Amino acid sequence: MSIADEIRSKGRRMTVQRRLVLDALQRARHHTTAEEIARQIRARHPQIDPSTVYRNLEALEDLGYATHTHLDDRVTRWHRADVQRHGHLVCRRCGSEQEITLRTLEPLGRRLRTEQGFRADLAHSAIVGICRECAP
Amino acid sequence: MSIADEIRSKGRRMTVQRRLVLDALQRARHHTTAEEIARQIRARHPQIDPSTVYRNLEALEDLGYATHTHLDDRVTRWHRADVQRHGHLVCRRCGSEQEITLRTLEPLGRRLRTEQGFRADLAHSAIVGICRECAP
DNA sequence: AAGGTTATCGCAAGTTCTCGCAATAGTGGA
DNA sequence: TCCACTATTGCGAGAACTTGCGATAACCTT
Repeated sequence: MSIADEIRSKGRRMTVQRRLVLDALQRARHHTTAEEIARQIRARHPQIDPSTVYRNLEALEDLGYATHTHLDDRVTRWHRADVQRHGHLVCRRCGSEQEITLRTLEPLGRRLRTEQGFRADLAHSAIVGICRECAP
Repeated sequence: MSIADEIRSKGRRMTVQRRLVLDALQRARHHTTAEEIARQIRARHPQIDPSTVYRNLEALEDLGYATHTHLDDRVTRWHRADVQRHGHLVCRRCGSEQEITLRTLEPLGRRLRTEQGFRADLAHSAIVGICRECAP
């Protein structure tokens, strides 16, 4: 079953706009912003409104094809849902972003689960701090 | 030395506006938003511009009297820097927020430090997931 | 293939910050 | 106490989304 069919089977529709947002997400290697995606799409299709891009990212998250993360700033970062899940370390000083395996985070996940009954989505969260290069 | 003196000794100034923002931060028990603080202050002092509140929160963070956290949404949450430091668990489903001791997070902090050279600020980061009540 | 539903779109207006700038007002020193 | 210096303010404009709404166009059924 194609993605389009999957989407239709959930009562949603596959529009040109949604396809373009999905393609842009596939092309983007790492995290990207809604604004960047809108910029790319509007370069070829200026009639597509930025708000449509924002709404499609939400719809695609709802459908399970995209997820978002908040790095240290207010900007929402998007990426495909099917990429290898990983954690994020964000340096407060230089803004660099580093990925870590979920294995590193697992012990904490287990602990939060048993002690608090909280099912942490550690791939979705970003950990802020100071990276090796910026450490005094 | 009063806070005002501390601020002055760092070459900054204690203005009416800054005092009001500081007071609002002290009054707020938990995390609050810049907008909420601006609303409170402007109820009594409508001539104080919201942008001044935003800038003062940043200045107070710079001075060490405030810190901010990003819970799951785009909104920046502020609180006093001198409250007991703690981690945050945010439920994606119901939006509830739960505090956890830093001790729970310490092992991860140590691991990131030794394995990646990354000094995590775990009190500043929020962990997203599903809380006990919302878990299926 | 045609038609009715209704998800989705484009647009315009609204919200929430952010930034540049000229005017103002805390401060330390005379 | 008065002054010069400059941090800070209010304002207006702009960025980055968000939302309401009428029009459009996917989809399903026939």
